[in-house]
Amino acid sequence: MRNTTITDIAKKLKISASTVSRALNDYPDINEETKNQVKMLAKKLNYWPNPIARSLKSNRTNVIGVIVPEIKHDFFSSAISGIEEVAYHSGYTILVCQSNESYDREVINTNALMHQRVAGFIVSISQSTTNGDHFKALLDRKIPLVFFDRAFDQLPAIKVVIDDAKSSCRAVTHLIERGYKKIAHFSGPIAMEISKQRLKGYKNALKKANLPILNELIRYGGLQESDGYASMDALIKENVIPDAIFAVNDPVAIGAFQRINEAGLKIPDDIAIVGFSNNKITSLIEPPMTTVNQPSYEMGEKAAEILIEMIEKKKTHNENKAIVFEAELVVRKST
Amino acid sequence: MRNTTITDIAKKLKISASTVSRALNDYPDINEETKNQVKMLAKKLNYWPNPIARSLKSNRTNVIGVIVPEIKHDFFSSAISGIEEVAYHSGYTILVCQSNESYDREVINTNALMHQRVAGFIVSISQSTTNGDHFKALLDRKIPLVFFDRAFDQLPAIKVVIDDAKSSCRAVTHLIERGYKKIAHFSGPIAMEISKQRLKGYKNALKKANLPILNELIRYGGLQESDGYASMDALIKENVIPDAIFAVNDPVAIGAFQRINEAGLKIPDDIAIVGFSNNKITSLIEPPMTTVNQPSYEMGEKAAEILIEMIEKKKTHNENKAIVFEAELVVRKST
DNA sequence: TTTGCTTATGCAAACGATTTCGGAAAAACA
DNA sequence: TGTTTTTCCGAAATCGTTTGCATAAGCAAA
Repeated sequence: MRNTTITDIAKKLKISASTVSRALNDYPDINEETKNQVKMLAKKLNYWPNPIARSLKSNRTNVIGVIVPEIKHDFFSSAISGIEEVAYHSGYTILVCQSNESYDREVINTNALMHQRVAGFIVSISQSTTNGDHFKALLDRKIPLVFFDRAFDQLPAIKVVIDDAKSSCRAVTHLIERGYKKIAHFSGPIAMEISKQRLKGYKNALKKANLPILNELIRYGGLQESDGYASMDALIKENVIPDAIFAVNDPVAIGAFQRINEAGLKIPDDIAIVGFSNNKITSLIEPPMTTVNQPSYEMGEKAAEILIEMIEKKKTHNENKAIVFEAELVVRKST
Repeated sequence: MRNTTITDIAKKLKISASTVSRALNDYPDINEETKNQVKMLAKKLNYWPNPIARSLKSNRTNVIGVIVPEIKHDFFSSAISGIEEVAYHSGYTILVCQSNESYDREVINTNALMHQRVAGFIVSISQSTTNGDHFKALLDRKIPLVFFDRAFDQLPAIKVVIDDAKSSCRAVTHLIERGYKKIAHFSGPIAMEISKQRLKGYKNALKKANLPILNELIRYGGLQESDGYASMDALIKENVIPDAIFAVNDPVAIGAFQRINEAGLKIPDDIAIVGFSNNKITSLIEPPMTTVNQPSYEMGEKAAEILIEMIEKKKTHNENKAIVFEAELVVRKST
């Protein structure tokens, strides 16, 4: 079965393809009767304009490119859900790629989607991304770009984020309120904005409570479980045992959690622990872990709304603007 | 900044566009020197063939359409992750839509992707889908289609599923091994394939253990929490108290769980309970619930592998074949 | 009758790549 | 020298739609 084309309709009605095109697009200088004939036949033949042919002329599509580190992570899949929902209601579809935290793959994906002429991008960058040339190429071509959660900060693009510093400060303050005093922080890659902001929040909370900021209690690493495990391991080996830990994210917290268990220490009695992102696993473990919940679905919705507005209003987006969401602390038994 | 085209290269080298095309595609009847010149200039100008122009000629794309009920659900997002991974390594991108369990939206999405000329479809149907005309349209156009998890059974298409009967049998056998003898089953809509299969597994397990199959212990209902609640309520009112329950899915199990709690009965001492699907909530409740975990990521990978093979080998797919995965029992404290 | 204007439509180019057909030039052969 | 074969390349059509320009018909005013 072939798809009906505009020329099929033209032939049947013995008129030209251009007239059919104009009739279907309601051009004013087409006779009403012709228009009706065309539209009726189009409906009868189940005509649907070929979006590929259209795209070739217009050099754009009704597709939004979405690039995230990993689709299956709660936070991202929920955000994608929100993006799709908004996109659907505006007549867009979404092309979804995952970088698997690899810079190279992020670049490849970005280029692939760019060459597929997606109308705009919604991106959360990989952990290993420190160079933003592939995103700059989008801005150069005036392709709308919205970051969410993990933004590439050196570029003038809009980002949808939570207030990492504020939420982190709240999480650490919670620890302080529960009576913990020697609070360690397991940070992420120092180049990453979320690492910086969460570290900042940690320090702010300590300052507000007049607690000392001790460098030996601040550990840098990656964003994986193994990094949290390693940081905790180092503390134990150095015999620097904090009474609480605030981790840059949930995997790191889980890694520390494991090492704490292995050391025979009790959570939360010996050491309390707070993660970040409210990953599923944090509630599965025993004891369930206190963490910060990000409004992922809503952030996805918002990112899509902004992007679509940029696409449709052809707004240039050379402003470094942040849409900031509130994140809520989920208190569980680990504190 | 404009994208380089094949004619840009042709003009610079004072040759024809056709020669450039052939050089880039390594046609044998192009002079080696010409080929090299073309390739070098292409690289220098950062040339990338326009996939839209290609698609217009070939009437196909390197895009796979994925339609699921809800992206953010654990099972589906994990499956999508698996699909994307395989797709990426084969040079495909994925267009993801969610039906939100709405038949209408599933139809709209299917048509939209079909008209966008996706190379193939991977679909898990919505709960409300009873008519398969939109999928039949794909088969008519020889567009490859693979179902996963929830298949539309009346069509000759490949499906990637788990062995519901076998997994159910294993779950019930687990109950028997733990010493439970009066095991009830809360089934789903009798018309649904998963209901039939899971009921079958329940019966098989009882037979193997030489336990009687009692109709009063088999309750039919929907797939929602309220249905599980109602079934449990009925049992209590009839004073038929089982010592264990195997529910058709997690929501039904959760409903029963609530009613059991309200009745002041203890889980697992008075009544044990097993769900199906390993929904997030099953591990959050107290006590955490034993359930059946489906290998979502692997099922996604497999579905993508099959689909891509169909696409590339242009295999017709008029066979109703099932790829069956093993589902694993996740034992928690509710049993 | 000529000129000018409106209305409705067609022609052809364009988007960028691929592909069929064929031809010129060079090489090989008689 | 003449004929055939090979090598290399170009012209043009094609995919389906949009759009600038041309034009025919009809009618009114001069």
